[in-house]
Amino acid sequence: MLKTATIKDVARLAGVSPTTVSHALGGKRPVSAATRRRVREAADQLGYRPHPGARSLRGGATGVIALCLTNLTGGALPFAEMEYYRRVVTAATQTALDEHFALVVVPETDSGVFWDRLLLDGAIIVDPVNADFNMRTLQARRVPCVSVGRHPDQPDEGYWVDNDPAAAARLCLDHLAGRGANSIATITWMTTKYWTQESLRAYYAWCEERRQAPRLEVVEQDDEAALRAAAERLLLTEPRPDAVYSFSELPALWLLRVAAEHGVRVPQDVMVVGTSDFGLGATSSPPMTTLDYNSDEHGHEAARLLISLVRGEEPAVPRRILPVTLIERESTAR
Amino acid sequence: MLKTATIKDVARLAGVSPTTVSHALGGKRPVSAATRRRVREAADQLGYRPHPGARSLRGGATGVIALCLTNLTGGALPFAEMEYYRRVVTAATQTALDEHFALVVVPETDSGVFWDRLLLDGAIIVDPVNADFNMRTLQARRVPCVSVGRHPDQPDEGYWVDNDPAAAARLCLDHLAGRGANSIATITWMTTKYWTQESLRAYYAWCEERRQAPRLEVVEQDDEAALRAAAERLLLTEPRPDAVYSFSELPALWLLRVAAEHGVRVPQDVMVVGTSDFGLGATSSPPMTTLDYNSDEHGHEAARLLISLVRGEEPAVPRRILPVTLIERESTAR
DNA sequence: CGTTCGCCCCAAAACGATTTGGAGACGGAC
DNA sequence: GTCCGTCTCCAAATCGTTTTGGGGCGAACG
Repeated sequence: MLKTATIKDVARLAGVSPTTVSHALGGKRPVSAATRRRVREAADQLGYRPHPGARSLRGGATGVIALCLTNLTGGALPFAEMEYYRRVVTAATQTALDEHFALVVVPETDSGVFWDRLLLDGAIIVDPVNADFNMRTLQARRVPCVSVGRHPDQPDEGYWVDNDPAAAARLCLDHLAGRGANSIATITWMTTKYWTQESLRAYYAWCEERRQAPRLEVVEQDDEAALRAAAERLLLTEPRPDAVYSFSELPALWLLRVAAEHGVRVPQDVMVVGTSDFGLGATSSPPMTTLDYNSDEHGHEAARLLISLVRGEEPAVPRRILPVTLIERESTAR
Repeated sequence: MLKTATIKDVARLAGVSPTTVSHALGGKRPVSAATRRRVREAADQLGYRPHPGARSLRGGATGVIALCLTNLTGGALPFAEMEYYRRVVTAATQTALDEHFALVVVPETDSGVFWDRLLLDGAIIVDPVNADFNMRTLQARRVPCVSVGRHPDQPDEGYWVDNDPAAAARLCLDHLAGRGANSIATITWMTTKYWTQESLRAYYAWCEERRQAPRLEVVEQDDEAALRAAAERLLLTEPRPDAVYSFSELPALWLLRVAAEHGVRVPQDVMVVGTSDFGLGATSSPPMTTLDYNSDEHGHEAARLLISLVRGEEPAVPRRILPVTLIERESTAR
């Protein structure tokens, strides 16, 4: 690290005191126009930047928030979900910038070194399922925390932004039933995520209400072969369901592919609804009706919520459920 | 931000001076075992963490490096390349941690706010093509910089880690020629990346040497339709090449799919070599010979190089070319 | 002419750590 | 008894900023 210009250097060059430099640049107290101009010029000339450490030392806040992406480096990340994270990050970054905060992404989890070294005003935890360590560490340090997705073990605590899986399931199932479906199956890969668990619960409850026999097809692994096999089991075993609701998008895309290969007509023989991390439903053939998570909104809202916490406001809505929307396309256009 | 315990609080509780606390915890000067124990206990009890800002103010270094991922939030990112970035990030993070550095990912580019607020010892710029602004800003601030991939405009300056596209192209082309290929085509989407440009140059040079007619198929867009169309043009238009070298992986996977659909046999009728961002070659059908970038190594080496710069060492190899390896599979097993 | 009021600006005190030059106590050698 | 080393520990300076309480000075007011 080479020596960089300090406020004193600027003060000397502009012929004023450091105090005046601070006020001229920060604007907390009035400074005459002429002086301000001299200070600005001196600062520009020297390439002066206030040292963030010194600033935070005195002032407290740093204007930096972290977004903790546990799954970025965990090998276990289903590739299919990457796009979801990318959208959340993009949206949160944008909102943070609009509010004059800088957002950094923290990839690793099991090492406290990040929280020891970083000067943070707050943190967003994406998918707290796997991030217990970070949640606990940050809370112990009194760093304001917001999560995207609630923690399955304490769904009614803390600050978070999430969808309502049960409402989402009902939206899809009612849509299919409204189009004449009588035997609706589901397909998913099993996870410990709140979303999957609750979707499943809602599906079973819905089936019970409607006195339909539930049928669940499970994708064992995150690879093409397993996806294809599950789709084939579902479409080629009698009795075939007349509609499928997939908890995630990729299995639904494979349903379409396998259906096309075997002459099963969509939507005539079977209707398909997928949930959309990707936004690939629009370009599939046939175009697929999808449930849009509004993952952008998750990023935006999480950032807004966190920033209000950082500013010391007690947010009116600590736990926020965002709506999902059904985008109707050909795969259910009966 | 709530009030957090400072070194003075620890000193008071342990009944020693702040100096002794610093030495007991930092170990720069000897402290008696009994005192050290008392200090440690007091620190634990209060949950004391040295304030990073204060520390950097006096000491200089912060132990934090940034990895700048311009493309993370840019909508223009071909989805196919995400896995490449994920690997680089994962590897760099790991190496940084091994060297007791914390690595954060900086998503956005056009806002200097990041470099004003973050306390950094150095930065890794991934794909400097689109990140001119960051490179310039960081260099102006004398922050050590290393890039993954050289800058196309100044390939012989600065510190970087990269592949040698020409050597990679020759490796693939010679491999195909050695298996009996006489007319080798290439397929790619056009980018301004050094990799694409140089691969193309090397391909034409190789064709000239061997007195073969070059054939280049361009994928216009990053969507399924364009990929399929390009593959169909290449495989179904006479004369059909007897081998294809794809500069990236996705077009090669589509070649395999389209070939299967139209009864073109791989490798008998046409051999295929892809370059691997994904690692999907192993599970394609047939399994595909791929050129492995060793993107993990890029992350590791970039982090190592940067850390040695941060430590003030003048690295022996400022610009490092990493080897690529050819993973031979069925698609060229003639 | 003396007083009060604004306007600019500055000195000094934080903020929380690290580092440097000693101070004090103690033991051993002469 | 004096001198010297060694072992512990501490006081004070320092890093670069922000913030607070005034100080100086000219103008307006009585």
